[in-house]
Amino acid sequence: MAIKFYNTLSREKNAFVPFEGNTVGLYTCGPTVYDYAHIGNWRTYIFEDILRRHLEYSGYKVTQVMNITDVDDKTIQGAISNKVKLDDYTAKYIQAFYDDRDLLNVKPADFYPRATQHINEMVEIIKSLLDKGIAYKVDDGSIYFNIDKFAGYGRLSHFRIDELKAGNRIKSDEYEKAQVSDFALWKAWDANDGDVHWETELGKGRPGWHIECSSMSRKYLGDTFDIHTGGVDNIFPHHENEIAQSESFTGKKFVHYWMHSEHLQVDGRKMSKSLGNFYTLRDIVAKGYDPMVFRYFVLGAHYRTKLNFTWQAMDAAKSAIEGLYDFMSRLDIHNPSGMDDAVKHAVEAFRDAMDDDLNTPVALAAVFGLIKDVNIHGAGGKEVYEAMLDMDRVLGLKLADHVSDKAADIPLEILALLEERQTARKSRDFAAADRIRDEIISAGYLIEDTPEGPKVKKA
RNA sequence: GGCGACGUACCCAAGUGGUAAGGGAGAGGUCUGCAAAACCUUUAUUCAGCGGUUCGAGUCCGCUCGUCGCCUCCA
Repeated sequence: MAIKFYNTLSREKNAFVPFEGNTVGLYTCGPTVYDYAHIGNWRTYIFEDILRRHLEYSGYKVTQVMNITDVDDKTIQGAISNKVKLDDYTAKYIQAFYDDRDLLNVKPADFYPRATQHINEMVEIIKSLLDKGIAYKVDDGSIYFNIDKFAGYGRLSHFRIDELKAGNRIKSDEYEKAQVSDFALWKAWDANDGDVHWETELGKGRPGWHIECSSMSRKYLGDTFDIHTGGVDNIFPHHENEIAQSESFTGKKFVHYWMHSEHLQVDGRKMSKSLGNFYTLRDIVAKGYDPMVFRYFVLGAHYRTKLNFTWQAMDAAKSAIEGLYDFMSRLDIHNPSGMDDAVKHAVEAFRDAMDDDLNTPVALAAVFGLIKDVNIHGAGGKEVYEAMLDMDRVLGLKLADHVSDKAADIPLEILALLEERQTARKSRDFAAADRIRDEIISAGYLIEDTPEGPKVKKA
């Protein structure tokens, strides 16, 4: 079965065929570093990570670019109100972004271009758009894109320009734009920007938001590339504007496949920084959840459906992933167990699910199907272990960290207590045995009395 | 007002017209000195409601109700 992706542009699932050979250019809209990324941001980044991992799993060579927006209204205001340089202000959040990424086992992109380091590339495109008469400069020096000059405007979001004009709630008298739906390519400096500005051929100012993605994607992936992703809220205006800018500039098709992830909601409402109802990964870790629990939670729903974040749902995810880890810890990773047919079946089901527009819930069901087969059979061996790790190349749930021989991690004094308890049990001194058991439990370990004897693991 | 998505068991969640995956929780059971853990079994004659198309609809069409989103910075 070939890979199929839902393309926002066509509004249907299409077979995925790379533009060139088996290489895939992937541009993923990244963070604006004025604060910690919230878990809704992370849902999207995890989706993009799954996309990239599945492409690689399927044999493609992926070049992933994720921009870092380190200059905009919020970063400038943050720097000013904290009385630090813009770069110093954003540095903290860029580092936090990388830290969280690693905690969530999201693979690093190949490039993390920063807007502030690509001003020249943006100026080049804006100049060209001015020359072509597609962009225009207003009295204060700002430059806008005239959306009437791009015939395909609205193709991605399915908005019509006249509808936008009618429905637009911006007070147009605040702007000098020719029409409210035109968007800024270059913002002339004003006092609110403090010392944040660039002196360029366009004048003194800073770039608009949309142009950074057009210029940086072009620099690292070329005029045309395969996949562009982001959250659904980016469809309009951000991605619509990117198409307009890039295609007006190059005269070529910008992107073949547009993929967008739905929002994570909190208690049934959209989460956003401006609404202030957001959690960060730090909040989740502070509540005692392993970051992998959140990753599992995200994978439990398809990326194009809204997912409602609740602590109850997190607890369910925690139980489920602990079950996976427990299963890993019981596998005999050295000897085969004759489960090759079940393994083959599960991996095929897994692959089919992922090929079908990254259907992670069904892929997880394939994993659980294998677990059930193995449990009924009695025990899992080497081939099961290898299959689990194979599927985890895509899932990224760190299953390898939970394989057997965990006894090595148990402190000697705990093992000694376990020995003492066994002695007490054999002499039928259950009061002493239970006392020792309580001691072991309060030390943070769990005893499992199995037919093969007692085992200890971390609680 | 314009555009759009969604509504599946106690909770989360798949489901491409052919007879409701999976996970969590609950309930039974196996094991155990007891417990815990683990494992097994089990839990929707039904998919918001009402009509329609069809041999057949959770899946297609229409209407109603409800929820959410985009149209403004936003993953």
